Amino acid sequence: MPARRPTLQDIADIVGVTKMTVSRYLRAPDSVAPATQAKIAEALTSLGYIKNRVPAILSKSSSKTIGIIIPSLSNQVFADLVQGVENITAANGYDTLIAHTGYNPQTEEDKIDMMLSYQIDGLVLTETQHTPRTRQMLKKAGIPVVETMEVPAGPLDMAVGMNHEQAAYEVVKRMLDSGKQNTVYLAARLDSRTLLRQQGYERAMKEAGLQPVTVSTAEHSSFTRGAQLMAQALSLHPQTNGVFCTNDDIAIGAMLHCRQTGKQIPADMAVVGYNGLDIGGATTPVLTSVLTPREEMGEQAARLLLTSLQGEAVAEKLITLPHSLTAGETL
Amino acid sequence: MPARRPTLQDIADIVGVTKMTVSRYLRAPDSVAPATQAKIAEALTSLGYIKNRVPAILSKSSSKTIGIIIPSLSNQVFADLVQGVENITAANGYDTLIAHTGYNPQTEEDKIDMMLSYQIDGLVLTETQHTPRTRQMLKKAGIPVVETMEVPAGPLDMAVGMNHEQAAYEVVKRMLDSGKQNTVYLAARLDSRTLLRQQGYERAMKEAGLQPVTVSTAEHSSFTRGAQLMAQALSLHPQTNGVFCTNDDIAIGAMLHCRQTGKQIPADMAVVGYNGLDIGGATTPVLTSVLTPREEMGEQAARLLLTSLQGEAVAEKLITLPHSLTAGETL
DNA sequence: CCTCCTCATGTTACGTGTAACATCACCGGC
DNA sequence: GCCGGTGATGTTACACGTAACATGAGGAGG
Repeated sequence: MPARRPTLQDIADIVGVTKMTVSRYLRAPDSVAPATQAKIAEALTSLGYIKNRVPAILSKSSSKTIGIIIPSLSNQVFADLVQGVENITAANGYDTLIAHTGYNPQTEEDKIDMMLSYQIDGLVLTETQHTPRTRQMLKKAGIPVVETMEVPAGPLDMAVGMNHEQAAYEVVKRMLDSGKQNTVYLAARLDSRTLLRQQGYERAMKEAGLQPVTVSTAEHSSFTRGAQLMAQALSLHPQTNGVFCTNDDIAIGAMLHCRQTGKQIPADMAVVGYNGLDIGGATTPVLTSVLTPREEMGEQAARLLLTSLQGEAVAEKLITLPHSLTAGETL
Repeated sequence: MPARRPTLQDIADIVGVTKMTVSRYLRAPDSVAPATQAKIAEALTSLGYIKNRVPAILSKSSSKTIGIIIPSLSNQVFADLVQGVENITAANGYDTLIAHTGYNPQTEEDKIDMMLSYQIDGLVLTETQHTPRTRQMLKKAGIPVVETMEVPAGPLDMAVGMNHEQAAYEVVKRMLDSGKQNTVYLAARLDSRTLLRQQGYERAMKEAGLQPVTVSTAEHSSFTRGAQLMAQALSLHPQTNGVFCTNDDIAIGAMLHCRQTGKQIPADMAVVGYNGLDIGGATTPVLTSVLTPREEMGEQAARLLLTSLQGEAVAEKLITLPHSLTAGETL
């Protein structure tokens, strides 16, 4: 293992200036004399200086870094959200740190604790359920926080989301209007969004005087699980002629099961997904799905953070973005 | 926005001790007198103290944190790797920071720069192609680094991977042995692993005296893309009776295309994927795929890092893990 | 009752980049 | 030739938790 990594003092010693001059060069090269610039540049590369933001974080207690907490690393939905956030933060000189929780509020607390101990300047969350200590920490930390995906009843600070209950209500209503009176809701791993969709589904069903039926599993959603849920729905309610699925993975699993059992989509069975991922566009027929504006939510969330970090007041702390339906063929 | 967040000194002032005593309490409660413990505990909760590791990082230049750089946030392959790493690091009191590069070496450099500026103690990489400055920085940083997924010819430090060329060779050989002489390789976005698989494919083909044919796209892989590649392969080489796909997304897209065009799998067309993701288990017939030990690679990588961080010499710096084939029905 | 040990706590110094202020050389203008 | 100004660089202090060493009180043992 080589000697410790070079510091500004090491560079300064070689050049024959103080580390302050080197620091100035790094932040604004033209603020030092041209001859000095050249010598510093050479010393920096010859020693292979690596910048160290820890001292600056310590003394300014700011890090030009935004934390992003997502539940899952392998879900396209959250990847899109991160992309949206980074579109904005990167353009404004902010770095991002990402952590994932596995949908566990306790893990969320731990990850937030870690990020706060790194003195992040702002935080983007993707869940609205938090432990009491999470709430207390974020209050004390005094940094701007944006909750995304949905707009919580009791927001921590700011929020950018969409109305999942209403979106579900609207699409289920459309299913009922097209004659799919025996529509079942297929749900997986219950997070708060799954429940909101269920509420929307139930509102539409009850409004039409129908009995809501939810078939769910506590497991992670996947194609396999979707196929199982579809089979389960059919065995419990053979008259089922439509399924509203809590996400596209489940929907595609359901479609696969229908194909295996010879059911025509959408004639025998309407299938509607949620999120409008790329996957749905590759199926035959093309999956109809509720399109969620994930990247835009990330961008809006980042804008709120940056506005807040610039010391400006944020006019609208709670933003609800519109949803729409993909041009699919399964409804 | 409230006053700045509390420091140890604030707690100490309330309790009437020095911040050193509070620091001791936080690191080992029993090292302070019971009466003091109680008072400190109360002051900590009443002020809502949030721990701050920045000063410790500065003075010890160690952060008990491991960085993980992955190309994509939405690929199950890398999520599994991260899971493996965290299985081991979490159990040993290390935190992890995650960044993604979008398969861009320049972004990788930037993210590594950021992580080094946070004084991470170790780094897990998932690519083997790096910019010159990345190589120089990591050399100067003096921290242990593990490259994963494949074992590079010129490793930065340590590596845990598998032999993609050999895995591809073996499975293509098996395809040829089962009579699929007109097997085509379907590739997407060319990363180094895609190329290694191509080399294995070509070795098997040439060894059998056959002409290798690769159909590829520079785009991101997806189901849609897989279907397109399959169509393209068939239009260029109508006699194609097998496709070796660079990943499972492409393979499933290929299967969807075959189903649409009425080709029987595997009778008319053998389809073999790569990675052995859950998706493949939900298709009918079940996709045959090369199973890559991703979580185990992550665990092994983390173990190498920890061993190295404990100052012990690492016996085997380069580890190649075995691969296998899923029990599929498409070959 | 003195010595020595233990336990609890205090004191000092440290790491590294940067804001704020200080210094100093040099130049133009009058 | 003096003054004010400008541009380059230096000096000082600071952020905050913790290692290392110091102190001091109290107790046990002889």
